[in-house]
Amino acid sequence: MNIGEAAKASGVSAKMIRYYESTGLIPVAGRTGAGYRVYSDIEVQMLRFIRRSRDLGFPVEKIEELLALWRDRSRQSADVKRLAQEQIDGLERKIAEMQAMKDTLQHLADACCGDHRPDCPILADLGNGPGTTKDRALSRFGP
Amino acid sequence: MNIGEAAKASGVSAKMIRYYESTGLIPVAGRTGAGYRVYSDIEVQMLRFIRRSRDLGFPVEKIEELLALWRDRSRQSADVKRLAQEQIDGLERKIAEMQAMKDTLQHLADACCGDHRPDCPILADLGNGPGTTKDRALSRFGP
DNA sequence: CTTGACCCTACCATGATGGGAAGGCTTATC
DNA sequence: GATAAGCCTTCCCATCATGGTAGGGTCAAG
Repeated sequence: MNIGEAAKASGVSAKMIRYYESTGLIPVAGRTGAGYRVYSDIEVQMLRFIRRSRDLGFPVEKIEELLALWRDRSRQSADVKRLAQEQIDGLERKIAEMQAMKDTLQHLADACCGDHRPDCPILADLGNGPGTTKDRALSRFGP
Repeated sequence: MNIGEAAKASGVSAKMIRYYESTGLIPVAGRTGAGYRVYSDIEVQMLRFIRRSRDLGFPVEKIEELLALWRDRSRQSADVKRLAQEQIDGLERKIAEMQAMKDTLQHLADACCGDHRPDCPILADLGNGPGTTKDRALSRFGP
C-alpha cells in the first residue's frame, strides 16, 4: 500500500501521515526501491487509531501515550482509563466554559429588542465597566 | 496612562494591546516624546470592550464588527443581536461536538474495569475498524 | 548617579492542519 | 512510447490569539 491508499484506508491525509512520521508519532515507513513509502495493514490500523483518537479530541501528545499502551501487551487498563478520564474532564471543563459564555450571551440577546433603534443592552454590557460580564450575568439570577 | 496602566485597567495585556494596534483593531495610540504609548479613558474603555467580547468567545474578526457598531450612533440593534445570535449558534455547535466526544468517551471508560489487567475496551474501540467511533457510540443507544 | 521597573521593537513559538509551489521520479493506462 | 496521475522532497505560508525572548532606551525612587 502506498501513502495515498493508506490515507484513504485510514482517513488520515497523506500530508498528515508524513507529518506524523516526521514528528515520531508513527515509525518511519518502509520504502520501495523507487522511494515510495509502503504501508501494511498494521500501520493502517495505527493510523486509524490516531484518527479516532483525534476525533475524540485527544491532543497528539496524549495519543502518543495511548499508542504506547496499545502496543504494550502488559499494560494496565487503569492507565488507559485514567487517560480517558482526563480527556473527559478536560472536555467537561471546556463545555462548561462555553456554556457559561452562551448563557450570558443568550440573556443579553433576549434583552435586545433587535430592531432599527440603536439602543442595545448587548453593546451596553460590553462597553460598561468595571466587573466581569460573568459577574453581571450571574447577578441577574443571584440572591 | 502608559501601556502598563492601560493593561491593568482594561485586563488586556500590554503585548496584546500592541498586537491589536498592529492589526488595526484599535487606532494607533499617541506617543510621548520618548516614544511611550499614551492611553486615555476612552481607549481603555475600548480595550475593556474587546476584553469582554473575547471572554464571550467572539473572534477578533467579529469584535471588529462589534466595535464598529459600538461607535456607530445610528446603528440598528438588530445588527448587534444578529452577531450575538451567530456567536450563540457557533458556541452551541461546538458544545454539541464536544458533548458527543465526551459521551462516547464516557461510555468507553465505563466499560473499562480500570485495573491491572491489560484488556481494555477503550483501546479495543480505538484500534478496531472500520466505522467511526461516533457510529459505534450511537449504535449503543440506537433503535 | 545608580538601580530596578517599565517601555520600545523585532522575531520566534505554539497545535494541528491545510494549501501551495518547484522540480523530479514512477507507475499505470492507452 | 506517450500521457496522466500519483508519488517524492523541501520549503513557505496561513490559521488564531497569545506568550516569550533579546537587546536596548526611559523614568522614578533612593
